[in-house]
Amino acid sequence: MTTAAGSRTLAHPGLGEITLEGVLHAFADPMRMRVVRDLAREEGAELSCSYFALPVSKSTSTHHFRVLRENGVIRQIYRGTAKLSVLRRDDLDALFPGLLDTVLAAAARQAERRTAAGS
Amino acid sequence: MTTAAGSRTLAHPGLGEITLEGVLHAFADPMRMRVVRDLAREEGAELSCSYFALPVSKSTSTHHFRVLRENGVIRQIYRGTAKLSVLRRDDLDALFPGLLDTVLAAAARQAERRTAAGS
DNA sequence: ACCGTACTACGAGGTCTATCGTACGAAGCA
DNA sequence: TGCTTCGTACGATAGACCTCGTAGTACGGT
Repeated sequence: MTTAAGSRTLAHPGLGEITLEGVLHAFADPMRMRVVRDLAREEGAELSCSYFALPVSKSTSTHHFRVLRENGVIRQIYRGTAKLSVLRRDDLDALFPGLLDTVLAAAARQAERRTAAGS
Repeated sequence: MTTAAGSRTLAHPGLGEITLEGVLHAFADPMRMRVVRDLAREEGAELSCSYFALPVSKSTSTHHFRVLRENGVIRQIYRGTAKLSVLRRDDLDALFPGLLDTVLAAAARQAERRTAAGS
């Protein structure tokens, strides 16, 4: 079959369906926060799931990406065999101005504090 | 007994024990967010648990206050029979600058959006 | 001493979450 | 047509979470 490339599509919540509660819940997990941070570092980049070598099994990884997607934090599209993820920065900023950046800054601070204490 | 009033004390996490993950988790519940919002509105005020007429049982209420306290979001002290709660704004601001205000603003926005859609 | 108020502790039920392993499907390459 | 790679689906498990009701403790007032 030579169907037009994007035959496999995924359901994403619309702007009106994204809740603060859901977004915060998505953020409140170290594994998912790590993904969000990586995604934010390469701003706008479309990264494949396998890029983030998460220290968990593949199924668990899939689960976390789904939570991020269903809560409106990332957008995912298929390209070939890979599934690419992008931060929904515009949508998040429109709904909750400053939230993403503040949380990212807080995560960065905490990471610093931890490496400082751990060494 | 006429022991010096404050015999009953509660354990609070120190600054170094507060984690972003924990704080976000504490925020990611409508009931707790409601408490935080009420607490922020009366900035600096010490409010008794019964002030927030939460639509849940008293035991559940206790549970949520404990989550908030154990994650470093509020400070609780006994005064007489009442147990008063205060936002740990200073500590939160020191650890995660801007986080509390941004989340409060996001919650306010979402509340607005909901009442607008609901009417 | 007694009672009422304010909150806690404990135990239980039901749901949700994070994790895994195995088996499967979709796209690309030889 | 195979084979490989990437990710999904399903089922299972262990733990956490929200909720409750009942029973209990601490304090203050009568």
